[in-house]
Amino acid sequence: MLKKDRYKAFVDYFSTHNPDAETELHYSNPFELLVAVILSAQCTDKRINQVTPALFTRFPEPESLAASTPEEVFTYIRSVSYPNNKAKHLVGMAQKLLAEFDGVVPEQVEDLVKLPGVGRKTANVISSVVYDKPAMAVDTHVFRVSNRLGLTSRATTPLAVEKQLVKHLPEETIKIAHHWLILHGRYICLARRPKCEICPITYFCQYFGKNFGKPVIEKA
DNA sequence: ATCCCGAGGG
DNA sequence: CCCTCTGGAT
Repeated sequence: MLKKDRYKAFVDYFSTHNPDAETELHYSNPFELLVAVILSAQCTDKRINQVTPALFTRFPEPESLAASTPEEVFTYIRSVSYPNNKAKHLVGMAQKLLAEFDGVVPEQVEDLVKLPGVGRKTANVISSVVYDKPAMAVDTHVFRVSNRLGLTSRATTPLAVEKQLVKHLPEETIKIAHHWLILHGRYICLARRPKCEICPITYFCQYFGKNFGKPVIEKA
């Protein structure tokens, strides 16, 4: 199957079956989403959603977070991965947000990555979800699923996957395709044991074609 | 033992 | 490129 046809099959399937895909992180404004995405590194969204209600009540805007300390923030996020690093990042992020961006979550990826705790993946999420830009955030799911499906080939870094996806996807689908790949990776195309037996898109999946798509030899 | 919507530093 | 951070689920 040609890559072009694989992309078409991918967009056709998900635009029909999941036209409203969106993040599972709970938030009510750009600042909260930024905090939630910073916390989400190497952690499940489900766990993030368990700590953010109390966190957002105590720190509803950048001012209160900037005036706090990593030690206090730590007490709210101790159950997520890397709580020490993230507590430090969150306070630093809020301080820089106030000092350099007037407390407003910036729109451009180049500005977002200047904030502590914000790398390219987080910056792309904010740019895409908050500001509706055609940015492709490549996390562990997007990276794995893109390579398995065959949307990317020989992509060994997240940046390479990002560039290939942005190049081949119709621009208006880039934003939602991120969520399609995430959700597919989270619930079906699992890292350790992909659930190919219940996967609805094996008909255009390169991984399935290579591993399970061989013609079955009927026993006599 | 490996993975979860990674980032920072060497 | 590598390493560290380092909680909870499977």
